[in-house]
Amino acid sequence: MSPDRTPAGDAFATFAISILRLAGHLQTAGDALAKPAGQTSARWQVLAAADHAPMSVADAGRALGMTRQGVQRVADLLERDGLIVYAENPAHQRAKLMVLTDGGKAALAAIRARQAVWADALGEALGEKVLLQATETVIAALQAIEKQSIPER
Amino acid sequence: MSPDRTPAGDAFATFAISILRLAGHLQTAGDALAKPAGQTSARWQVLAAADHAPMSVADAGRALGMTRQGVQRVADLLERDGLIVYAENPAHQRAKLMVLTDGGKAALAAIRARQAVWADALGEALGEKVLLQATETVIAALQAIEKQSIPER
DNA sequence: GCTAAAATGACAATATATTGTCAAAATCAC
DNA sequence: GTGATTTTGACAATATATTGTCATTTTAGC
Repeated sequence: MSPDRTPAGDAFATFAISILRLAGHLQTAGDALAKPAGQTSARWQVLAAADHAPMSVADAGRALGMTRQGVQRVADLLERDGLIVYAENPAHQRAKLMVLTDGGKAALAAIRARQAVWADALGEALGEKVLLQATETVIAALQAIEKQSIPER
Repeated sequence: MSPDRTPAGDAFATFAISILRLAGHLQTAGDALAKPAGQTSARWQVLAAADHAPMSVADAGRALGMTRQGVQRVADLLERDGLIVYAENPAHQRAKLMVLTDGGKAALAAIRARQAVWADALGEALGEKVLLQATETVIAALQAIEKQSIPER
């Protein structure tokens, strides 16, 4: 009946559950931060990726851990709303590059300004040191999971 | 241009991003763990909630941080597949209680057995102590975010 | 160069999630 | 107890995400 986990296994299980819960709240917070600029978390992510460096839809998908098709959908919305344009790619005829327009840059800057206030307050409340320590563990978990494969059965 | 965050704000921002990335992987892992039992993360969550104590759809929604309607959809699938039944609720005529069938219990046990192996391995790899410490920070962040409201503009 | 393989965007179908509305039932205020 | 408010499940509409297929283009192997 009970799953008879080791103490370390228990620790990982509660860690994982708390991560999933926090991620839900962070997603909600991200949407709230992006909303005044008429955006969402997903659109913010794509804007930020394209701002970091012009890239194709497929590139952004890989960088963000989203599917190619999901990014495509969001990018088409961003283009429709005039936040990005698809620019010719000298290195690839088919894969156009997403480039932020002035409007896109303004929207991203507005979101980032709000995010800074929010992150500063939470960083202050939680403390830089423990955040850095926790981030290390989270990243270690990321790497451990990536090299861990779950058997089909 | 740059968001001029404090060091603590930077620490929180990178913490948040790593949390979101890890959550994506955990979601994928959860689906993989549930798949051999013919389930998904969402269905597993609802099964586990109903197993912990018979509860209504709305109760489960609150407990899991899901919308009432989302749980309803999943619960109807679970009922259709014979993993739960809706039992009469003496305290509430309308809100039936979700109760696991033998098949539902078997499916949940199978998932939990696989989850235990997986969690034990990752717990061992990462270390119980750092996991407990990181969990503390994650929970602190949860509480801090819950009491933090993001202004509308 | 030429061929086989992989990547890319377009398109479609399906699955999942969110949001809103409604009537019935429960809870609360008094 | 009575009326107002809230909760609950049902239903629907929309939004978002996933999965699969296809033709075109690029990359890799030789």
